[in-house]
Amino acid sequence: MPELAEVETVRRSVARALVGRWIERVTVRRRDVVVTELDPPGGFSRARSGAVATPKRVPGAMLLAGDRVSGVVRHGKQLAIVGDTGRVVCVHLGMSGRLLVAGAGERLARASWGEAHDHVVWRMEGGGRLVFRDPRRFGGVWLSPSVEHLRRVRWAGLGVDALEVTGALLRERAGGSARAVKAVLLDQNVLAGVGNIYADEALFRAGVSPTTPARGLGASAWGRIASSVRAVLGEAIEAGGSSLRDYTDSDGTPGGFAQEHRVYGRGGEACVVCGGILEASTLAQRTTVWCPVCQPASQGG
DNA sequence: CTTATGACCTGATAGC
DNA sequence: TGCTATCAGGTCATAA
Repeated sequence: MPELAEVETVRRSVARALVGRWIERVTVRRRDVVVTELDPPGGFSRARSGAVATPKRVPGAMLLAGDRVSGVVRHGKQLAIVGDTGRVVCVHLGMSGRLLVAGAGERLARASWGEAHDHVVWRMEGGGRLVFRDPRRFGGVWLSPSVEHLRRVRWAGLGVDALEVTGALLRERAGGSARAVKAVLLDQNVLAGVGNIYADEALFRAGVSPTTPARGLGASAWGRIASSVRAVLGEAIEAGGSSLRDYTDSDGTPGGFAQEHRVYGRGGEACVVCGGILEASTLAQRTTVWCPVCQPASQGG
């Protein structure tokens, strides 16, 4: 579900529910979605070649059992829950991951497949739970001894958070690249937080074709792209994210931004600005929609 | 080094 | 109703 806007929406609702509260115990129902700093690089299920050691039980304290939650931070699409011992649980939602909160005595929204994909459950003192649910398991949970360690190791390669991006930063980081500008926006090492929806929406607002090679863009086009990224994400956060399929935030509240999409999911329909037919094709392995009139192929800006 | 490609998973939906 | 094919918001490792 999650690009930056959805992850920020989740961050806020998890923080509201958990900051200041004590975690009593933690249950890991699928060990291979949890990666500790002691595991082989990439984790167990993610080590695709060669044999790896049998996963061992993760001590509850590493997952913040016994800690009081002191904060929830985010960079790009990644979230981290910080405990008062300094330990950190980093959650990446992947494609289908969710973090769900239930208050004392409340039940979680039941999925059609039951609880089969509720991989990690945190139980709060005095009742209430936090659940990491991820049927497709592209997401996961990474454990770090500190925020500093997390930023130095796991988050080290990430680019600037998309809410803070500027045209100058994008140009500096990718201005010489031969790749299509959309591939650049999707590259988390350049820009952290933009995914397929908001890449298309931002390029539409900037009036830049997604196929334009990055090195063909001038300073003013980069500036328009950066401000469009910030604007579209800001508006999406205001609306509580984009609800697609069954996405909701941790409280079960659906996001309202999907109806504001101008190009995403609208291939073959009329452009909201010029009335022309929106084009759809595959670019950087992702379905890409744009207006050939409003986003002409060759313009350096 | 940069860029492209297939792999990793399961569920929802559309079409027959 | 049931089957099959296609698609999905994201990274990864590896090949070229």
